[in-house]
Amino acid sequence: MENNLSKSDREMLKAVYRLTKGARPPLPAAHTGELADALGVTPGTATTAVKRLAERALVEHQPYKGVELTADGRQAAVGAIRRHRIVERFLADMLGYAWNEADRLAGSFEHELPQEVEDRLFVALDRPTTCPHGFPIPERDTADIPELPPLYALEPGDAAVVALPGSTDPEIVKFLDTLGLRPGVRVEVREKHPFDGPLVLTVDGKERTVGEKVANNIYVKKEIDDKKRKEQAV
Amino acid sequence: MENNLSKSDREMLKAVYRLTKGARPPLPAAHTGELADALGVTPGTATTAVKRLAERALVEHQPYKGVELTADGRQAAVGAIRRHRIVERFLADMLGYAWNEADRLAGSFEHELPQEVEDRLFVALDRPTTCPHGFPIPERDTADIPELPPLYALEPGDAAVVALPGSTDPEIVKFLDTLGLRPGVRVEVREKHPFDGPLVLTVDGKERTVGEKVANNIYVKKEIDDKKRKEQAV
DNA sequence: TTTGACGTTTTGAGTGGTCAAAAGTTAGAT
DNA sequence: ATCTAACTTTTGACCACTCAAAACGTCAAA
Repeated sequence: MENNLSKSDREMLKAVYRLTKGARPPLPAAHTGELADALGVTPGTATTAVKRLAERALVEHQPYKGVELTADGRQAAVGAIRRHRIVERFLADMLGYAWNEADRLAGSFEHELPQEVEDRLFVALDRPTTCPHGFPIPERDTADIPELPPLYALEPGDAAVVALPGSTDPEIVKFLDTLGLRPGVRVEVREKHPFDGPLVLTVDGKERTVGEKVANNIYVKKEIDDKKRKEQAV
Repeated sequence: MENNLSKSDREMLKAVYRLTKGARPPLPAAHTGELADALGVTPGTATTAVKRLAERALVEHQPYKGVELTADGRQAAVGAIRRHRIVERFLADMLGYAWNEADRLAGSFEHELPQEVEDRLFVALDRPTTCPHGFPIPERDTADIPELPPLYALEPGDAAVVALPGSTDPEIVKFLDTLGLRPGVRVEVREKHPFDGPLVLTVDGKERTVGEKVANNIYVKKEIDDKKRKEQAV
């Protein structure tokens, strides 16, 4: 119940969330080594942080095996992600930062922001639904974030809106930019070559091709196409 | 030269600044007990904090006598005050907080704000010259803040704009509000009774009387009147 | 089934902040 | 000139976080 989580605790919760929920090959639990890597700390530090959270019943820790979020932990993690994305939005919309700069700066002060101020900021920003990268801002006090599929999961005929992880390599960002693949841009899938072959897309009216590896690192908000919409209506 | 001041260090610098420069009866140095009171910590804590700053050459500490800012310390303190007032302005202008709420909330995250973000915020706020309380926001990288005289220092014929310290008692604020004495309001001094007697003012077209004690806790930005303007022009 | 290699946890130490209480200093009252 | 009250500083303890390195578990290859 106590909301007095430290900066380190919150970062740890976010990392556990990313590694357990967000990762591609669905893993059961995050290992302390991965968490240490993700947070840029030594393994020992990660272990003690995990123990702190386990005492608070925010994670479940099977020593030598891995770490999982409890229901409370997931809610706290999602709250931290919401906070982060709102602050990113503030940096982008009110201070004019580029979407790929916002991520870096948000981390430095999001943790000290009173909840009250987060709430007002959200309203002042006109209740945004996504961060500048295109990922959804979760509702308040929920424990889940709608997960976006990778672009490569789409099939010919599908249409979707692009999202890019904040961690994306600047070189890759530059490359994607030349293809017009920026957060918020709408794409349509034309063809998908077999055997992990490339994807052919329409981006802003122009035809583009992207490889499997890249397409698996671009996430998208899929549009519900007409057939499926009909099915849902039934 | 190092800018790595902790939250406690910055708060201490601000407190020393307020107690040495801002206080009414001009004191030579701040005592650790006053500093402890001002910051809500124990005397021992204040002493150790002062020692930390003395090692960094930001204050001069005469044990058992008092504390003074060095030139570097004054600059750091003024920088911290600038930061605080910009954040207050953000809370008031962008998030709609009342001027007397902004002070409380600013303290919680101003310390973690990257300088870069402070700078952008300042620009996004349209380079404000005062905080919501009416006190001036100092220029960047200066060591001094234009000090405002207390209302009681004015003489009949003077006109000025009101400023109220963030620490003002809510009861007093309420009382002042009924008199129309809010930050930013223009007042003209009509009469000043002798022997520390009350001051008669015009506030928003209406005549008001305030006692010496209250008038010494309202600060004002004095308007330069016509006679003096002429003198300055010569 | 023993042995490593690798990953994980524990230990010991350091930093920075805090408090309570003991020890020390100052300065005014007698 | 001494005593005493008030204040200041020091001491010792504790908390939260971190790292380096030692100790420990796990699992798969030989």
